Amino acid sequence: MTTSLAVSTVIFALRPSETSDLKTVWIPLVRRIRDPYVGKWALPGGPLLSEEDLASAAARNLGETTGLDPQYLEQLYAFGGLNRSPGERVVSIVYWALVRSEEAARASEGENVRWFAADSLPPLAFDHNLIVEYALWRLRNKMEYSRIAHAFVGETFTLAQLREVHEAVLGRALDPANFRRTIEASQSVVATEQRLSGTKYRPPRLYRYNDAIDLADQGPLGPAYRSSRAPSPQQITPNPHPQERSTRQ
Amino acid sequence: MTTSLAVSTVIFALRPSETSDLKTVWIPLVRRIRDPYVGKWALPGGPLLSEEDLASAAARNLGETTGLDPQYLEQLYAFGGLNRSPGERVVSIVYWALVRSEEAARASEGENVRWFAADSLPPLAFDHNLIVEYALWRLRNKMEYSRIAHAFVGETFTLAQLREVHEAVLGRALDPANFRRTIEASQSVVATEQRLSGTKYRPPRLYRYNDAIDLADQGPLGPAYRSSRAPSPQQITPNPHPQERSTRQ
DNA sequence: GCGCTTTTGGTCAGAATGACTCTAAGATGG
DNA sequence: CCATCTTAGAGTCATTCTGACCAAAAGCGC
Repeated sequence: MTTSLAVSTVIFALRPSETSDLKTVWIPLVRRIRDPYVGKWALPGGPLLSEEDLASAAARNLGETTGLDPQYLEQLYAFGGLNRSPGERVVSIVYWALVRSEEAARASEGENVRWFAADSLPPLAFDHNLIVEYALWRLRNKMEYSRIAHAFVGETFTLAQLREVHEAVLGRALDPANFRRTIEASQSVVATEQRLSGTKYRPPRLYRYNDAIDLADQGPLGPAYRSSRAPSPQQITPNPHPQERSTRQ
Repeated sequence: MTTSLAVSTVIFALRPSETSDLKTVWIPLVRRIRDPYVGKWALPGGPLLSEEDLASAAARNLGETTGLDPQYLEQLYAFGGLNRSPGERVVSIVYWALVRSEEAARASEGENVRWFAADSLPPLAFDHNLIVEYALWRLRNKMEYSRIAHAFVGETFTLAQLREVHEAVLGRALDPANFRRTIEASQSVVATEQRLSGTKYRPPRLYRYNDAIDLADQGPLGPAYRSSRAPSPQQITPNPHPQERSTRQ
């Protein structure tokens, strides 16, 4: 029996929920058109090409099936059980990705690609229910100690928007004042001088991600994926006054 | 170019250090006898057989090369860069394992198998230095929030022994009183009525691992590896209600 | 201005943690 | 037997962190 190698990706985006007033976590799935599990929904994926590395394969698959460009991409796990696929031996290296809401709205949805609420999926092909469950667990875990929440929001954002991300992933409301306190203490954001206008109440301040602090949340492997976007040439002044804490941690 | 699939394992054991009075982390390496990197030291590993799952392959390799039986085995990462191995494309699924000190002492060491202090390795074959570095990072991280320390000690142990494990992995001394307080608060151990005799001072109480508390440190995947030791026959009820996640590996 | 909502700064109590002190219990040397 | 040594194990104290809660600030619509 020959063993084949595939790469799949669990793609997360936040969308308004029907049941709750909070946003919730959604993932796009593709309908299988080949024989094992024909007609069932499955994670987007495909074979690993011989001249691409694993993360590239995940990004390519993600783009081909959904048209999406992820803000974040990280390896989840390699699944290699013997009976994952009937009749053949497949080892799947699974990635998980985060896309912004606006980006997700642009995603091509059709007969064979559809979004599902991540916590109430139909029975999927292969062991994909377990895979999604594990990916969700990782997402919720990592939300607490890393800064992946920023991958769901734009360049600048209000603390309410960032809090909305945490609330959506954790599935419960957070105290605005306490959230502000902990985020500011973590120094993961820097305040801009701009405020968001057009609200019908007090205009909130806009914040920006703080690149200076890097939270080594993947250890020596570093960021598994750097966005394919151009490395922002508008940053003419890299650092006006070099912060004394630029090297800290 | 064809892509081959291999499984390797980073094996950790604690051993007395020459430089420090604390124990330190050691790993066994094997000397390469084939052409890419001949003579260099490398992680034990080999190809994935078609009829074994990933964890089994890791355990088999581990046993074949070192004769060791690990207390703990967990998947680390899948490495699939294009230039990991000159001339061929290899995707390596790497596991990490913990073995007890007594077990490690029994390990076969010879011309082609030798133990090294994990934080001062020679240049290894392939990208194995990076892999070990990442595995060490995971070990140190996981020591703080899970109970893997127990994999390094025996059935029963004193709190001083358990503290010695933490000190060895973290590389610094811990306050005995505070360590006791936090361990007892975590309820990860239960006190036995026995005490360790033969010491030249007050005999310390022996503790035992507390099975009742399960710390879901791998989420829905559950323990990646159940020891190959007899699967405790006192569990007469194998599976009361068939788990929906029976496909878990 | 008045009421509404959200932002944003604050207090307060309990939990967790690091540094440290002190007593208990056994072994050993005299 | 007794003083002494070493570690076990209990406790104290100050600091930090966190959740719950309060309240002022700042805009909008009326």
